[in-house]
Amino acid sequence: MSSQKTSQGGRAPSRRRGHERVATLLSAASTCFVEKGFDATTMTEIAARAEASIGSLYQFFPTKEALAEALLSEHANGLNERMERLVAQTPDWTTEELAARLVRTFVDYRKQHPAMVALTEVAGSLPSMLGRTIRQRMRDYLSQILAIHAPRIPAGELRPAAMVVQQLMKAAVALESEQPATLRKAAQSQLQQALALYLTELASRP
Amino acid sequence: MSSQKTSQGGRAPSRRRGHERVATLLSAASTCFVEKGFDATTMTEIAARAEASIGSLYQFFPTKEALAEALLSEHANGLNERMERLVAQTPDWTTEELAARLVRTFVDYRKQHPAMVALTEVAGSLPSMLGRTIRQRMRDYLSQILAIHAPRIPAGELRPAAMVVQQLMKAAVALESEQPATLRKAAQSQLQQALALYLTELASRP
DNA sequence: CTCCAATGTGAGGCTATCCTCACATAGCGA
DNA sequence: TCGCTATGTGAGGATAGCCTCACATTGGAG
Repeated sequence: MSSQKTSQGGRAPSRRRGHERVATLLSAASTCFVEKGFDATTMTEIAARAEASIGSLYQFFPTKEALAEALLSEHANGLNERMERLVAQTPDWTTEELAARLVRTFVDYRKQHPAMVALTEVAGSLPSMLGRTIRQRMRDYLSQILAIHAPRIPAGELRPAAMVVQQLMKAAVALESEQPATLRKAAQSQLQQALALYLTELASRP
Repeated sequence: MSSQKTSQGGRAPSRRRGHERVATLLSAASTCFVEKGFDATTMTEIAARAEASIGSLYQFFPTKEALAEALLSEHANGLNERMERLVAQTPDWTTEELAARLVRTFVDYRKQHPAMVALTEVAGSLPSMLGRTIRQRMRDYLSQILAIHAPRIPAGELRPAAMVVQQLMKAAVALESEQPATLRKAAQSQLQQALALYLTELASRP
């Protein structure tokens, strides 16, 4: 969990100690957001979990929103990286493989960064446009993938199709929190199949 | 917007005036939840919008959660009604018609009851089990529909399939807030097609 | 008309949370 | 070693929101 720029607002850390603290704070915030949701977690709680004082927290993150944005931008970078790899490999894959890779990419990423779900929900009401930017970029990547895998699709239908695939990915992630595991696996497998069917249909358009 | 039982907690209205007030309060709450989300709207705000005093509000709804539950159970009843009609008519429809009806039912319902989206998000953290119950019932209805429309599907795959269809409906509803309208319509049309493809595949299983 | 339960009212108590500030400590560079 | 900036600290001011309470008003039943 690297720290990078805390960007606007909070004083950015310059010494080694500061970077460590920022990382610890972000990690603590992430855990809290997962456990109780963004609105329900308090700054005091985050500081306590990071074993820092409330003042120290405010030194780097002047508001709770700043924390959310920092975490969100980290996650966005991570996901974008994976999407670029996905785009690069798309030409080598069959439709079934592509569907499997898409689902796995999103589901795995959510497993490794559970806070992203909670944060994505809040992204809309965030002061910055980070939420829009992230969704937009994701749609761009999916459009690229579709353009590669289904070259015959008309340009006008590319974005709607990308939006649908995006929603299907969101659905796959949502299924991740179902119990019991057997049912969840079965449902995710079905969803992947539905995606594959849709992709196949897209690839064979007049 | 009928009032029914305010169930536990708040004293139930008995006179005509009381019922009217409860209805007004619920309507006001609904509007506020849509505009600012559940967490962000305050009891004072709701009372003000209903042109009632804060004390009057608390007389019928002792907590904000009670309001959410009352609204949620109203919406659940409404949706259940539509689902029963859907189940009854399923035998008469082709796969394409079924897909169209499913999508339309959910999208229309959300248009007429915009608060349900905001409330569904909170349902999970509600003290009662209303959230679970609603999702569960919805899955039951979808299972029934699938069992009717695709009788050859093995019993074990019925619930996973219902979960997938449920997620696709959620996706259709989510697309409803996309802009511009042209793009939204196109995406929803694509999603409907994806659903139809999936249903077709379900109906023709070994 | 009278009575009383239902309903209406809003000031204010209470708590929780955000965030500031004045001061303490640490540790890098000279 | 010394000085200076980055970092650390937590009490407390300020605000906001939930909810109570003691009292006022209303309107149906007898």
